[in-house]
Amino acid sequence: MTGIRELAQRLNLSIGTVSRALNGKPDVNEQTRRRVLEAANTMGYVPNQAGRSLRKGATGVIGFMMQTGAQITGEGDVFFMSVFDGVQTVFARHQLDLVALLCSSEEDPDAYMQRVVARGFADALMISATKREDHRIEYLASRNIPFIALGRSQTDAGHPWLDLDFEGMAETGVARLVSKGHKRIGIFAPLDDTNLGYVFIEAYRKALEQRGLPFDPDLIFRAHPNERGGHDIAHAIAAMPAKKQPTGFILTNELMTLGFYNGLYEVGLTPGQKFAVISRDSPQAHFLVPKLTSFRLSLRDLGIALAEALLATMPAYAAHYPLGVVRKIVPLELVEGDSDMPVANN
Amino acid sequence: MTGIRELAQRLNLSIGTVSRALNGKPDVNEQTRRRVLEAANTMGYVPNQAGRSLRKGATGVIGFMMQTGAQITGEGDVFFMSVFDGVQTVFARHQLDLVALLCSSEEDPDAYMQRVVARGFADALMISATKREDHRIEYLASRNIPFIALGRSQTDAGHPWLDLDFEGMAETGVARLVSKGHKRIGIFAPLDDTNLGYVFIEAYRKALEQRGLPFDPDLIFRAHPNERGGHDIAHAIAAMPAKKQPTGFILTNELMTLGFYNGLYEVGLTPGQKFAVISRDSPQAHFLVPKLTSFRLSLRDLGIALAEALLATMPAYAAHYPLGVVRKIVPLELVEGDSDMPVANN
DNA sequence: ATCGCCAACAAAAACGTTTACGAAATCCAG
DNA sequence: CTGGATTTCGTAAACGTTTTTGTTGGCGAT
Repeated sequence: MTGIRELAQRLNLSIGTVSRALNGKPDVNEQTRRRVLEAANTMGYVPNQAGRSLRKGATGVIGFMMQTGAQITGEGDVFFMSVFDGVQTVFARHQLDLVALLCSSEEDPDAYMQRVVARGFADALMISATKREDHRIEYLASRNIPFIALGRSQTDAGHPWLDLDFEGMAETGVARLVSKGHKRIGIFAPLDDTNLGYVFIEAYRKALEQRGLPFDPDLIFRAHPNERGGHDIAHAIAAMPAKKQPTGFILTNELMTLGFYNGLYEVGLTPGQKFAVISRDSPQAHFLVPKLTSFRLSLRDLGIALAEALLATMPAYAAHYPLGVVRKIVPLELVEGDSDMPVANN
Repeated sequence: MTGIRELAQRLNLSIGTVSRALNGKPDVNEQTRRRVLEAANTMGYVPNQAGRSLRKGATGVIGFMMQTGAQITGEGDVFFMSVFDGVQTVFARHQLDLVALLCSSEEDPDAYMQRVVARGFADALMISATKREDHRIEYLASRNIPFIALGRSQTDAGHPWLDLDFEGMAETGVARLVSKGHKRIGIFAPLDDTNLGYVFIEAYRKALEQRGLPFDPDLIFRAHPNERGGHDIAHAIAAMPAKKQPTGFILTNELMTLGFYNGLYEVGLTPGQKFAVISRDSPQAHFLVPKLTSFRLSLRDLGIALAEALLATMPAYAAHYPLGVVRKIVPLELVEGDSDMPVANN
C-alpha cells in the first residue's frame, strides 16, 4: 500500500523526482537522492511490479520452463539447480530475476507456454529438453520472444542454443571401450523424442562404424532417464543371452548412473570388474565405487553461458554481450576412473 | 501488441464490454460474448498481465520459494515436482499459476523474499525447509502476505502449515527396530537448524526413553540430506568401534537413502542382512534391494492439501475452502520391507 | 401516454509507475 | 547586468486492464 505517492508527499517532492531518484537517473540532486533513498528504506518502499512493468513494457523476469510431475523429469534437481545458480550470477548484474515456470502434468506444455508468453509474464524464456521437432521453438520465434534452448533441435528458427557434446561423449566413450577390447557396447536412449537421443545414437553408430564394429539395435536401451531407468537397464542386460550381452555401457544421465550401478551390483555384473561403465560426472557420482570414468562439466559455467547467450539476443542487454546468436556445443572433459576395465578374455 | 483496444475496435465495441465479455461478467449479451470470444481467439489475444494485475491488485501467481545451488538442496526434484503437481491441480481450478521463485545462493534468502514480496510479484507464497526460528515467517505475517509453510517452526505467527509426521516416523521406527532386538539405533539429523532436525531427534530420544534404552549422542549422524550424505554416514558407521556401532538406522530423506544403501554395501554392512534400515518411501526407493521398509505418503496429496490450506487463508478463495487456519501433521503409512531384519545374536 | 425497469452497452476513472517535456532556479561568461 | 546554458524539479501523459457509473432504447405495467 505504500506507493510512491506517499513517499513523495512525505518528502515534499513530486513522484516524478522520487522515481528518478530511485532509478538512478541523472537529473536529480545528489542530496535529495540520498534523502529519497533513505526514506524509501525506512518506509520499506519497493516499487510495485505491476505498475512498473506496465509502464516499461518489461517485467525484469526471465522464465525457465519446467514440467512438474514425477514421471517425466529427467535430470535431478542438482543438475538444474546448479545451472540456475550460474544463470543467476549473470542475471543479478542486470537486476533480472529468474523464476521457474512450472507446467503442470495436466496441462499441455505448448498451451502453457502460449499462456505464459502471451500474458507477458516474462521478458524471455529458457527451454530445455528440446524435442527433435519442437513446436515451442517455432512459436517463440514467430512471436519474437527472446529465448534460448538448452539442447539442439531439428527445428531451426535461427535461435540461440547451447548443448552438451553428446557426439563427443559417444565417440570418446566408444573409442575408449574399444581400445580396451570391448566389442559389444551398449548405450542409453530416452523414450521420448528428445533430440539428444537421436544425436547420441547417431554418433554412437558412427563411432562403431569407423572402427569396423557392427551396429546392433538390441544394444540400445531405452528407459526413463532416472534411477529406476538405470536400474532396469542393468536387469535387462542381465536377462539377455550371455553371447548377446554388452560388456560395456555408455550413458550420460547422473541419476540414471546411480540406479545403473545399483542394478549391476544386484545382477552380479560388478561395475569395473565384470562390466564397464562410462557416464557423466556429477556430485552424486563422486561416491560411487569403483570410481566412475566420466565426462566432467561445470554446470555453473553452463548456466553462465546460457544466461549470457540469452541476453545477447535481447536488445536491452545485447550491448554487454556482443556474442551474436550463440549456437554452441559445450565440450566435456574425460575423467579417468576405474569403472571401465578392459574386457575379460574369454 | 494486440491490446484489448484493437480487439474492441475490430468488433465495434467498447473496451469495457470486451473486457466484461472475456471475464464472464453478467451484463453482456450472449451473442456478443461469443463474437468477442471468437475474435479474441483468432487474433490470439491474451490480456496483458501487467495491466490486469495493476488494476486488480492481484497477480494470479503463487510463488514457491526455493534455493538454487547444489550444496544445500535437500530433497530431490522428484519430491518437489510431485508436490507441485498436486498444488497445481488445485490452483488450476482458480486460474492460479504456480512458479518457483529461485533464490540464488549468492543472495540472502531473507532479502530475496523481501524483494519478491514487496514487489507484489506473487499473491501468496509457499515456503519450505522451515528453520527452528524462521525470520521469513515473522516477515510474511507482519506484512500480511498470505503464505503457508511446509514444515513446522518455533516461530509461531498463527500461520498455516503442514508437516510430515516426523515424530511418528521416529517413534514407529524405534518401536519396530527395538521389537526386533536392536539396542543401538542410529538416526539422521540435518546439519542446519531446520526444525525437522529438532523434532525428529526429540521424538527419537523420547521413543528410546520410553523403552528404557539409553540416548547416545554418538548415534546421531549429521550430514547433508542427499546421496553423498547417506553414503558418508554408512562409512562413518563402519569406522566406529564395533561395540559402539548401531545395528539399525532411521532416516527420512529419499536421496539420502540411496546413498546410504550404496555406502552400506561398500563397507560390507549389507542392508537387511547385517544392518537394518528404515526410511521414507519414494519412487526411487522402489528398486532398492532388499526392499526398503519405509513410510509411505502421497506427495501429490500433500501438494493438494498444501494448496487448499493456503487458499483457505486468502480472502478471495477462502469461501471454497472453509478450513480455517490449517496446522496439520500429515501421517505416513508403514510399508513392510526386508531392510529391517532382526538384530544378529552375538 | 407515462413511468419505471431491465438489458446491453459506452464512457471514464483508477491501478502505480516511468519518462518526455517544460518551467524555475542557478550559474557563468560576456 | 544580461543572455544563454545547466541543474533541478514539477507536470502530465502513457502503459493495458478492470470496474464503476452513466446512458440508451425497449418493454411491460399502470
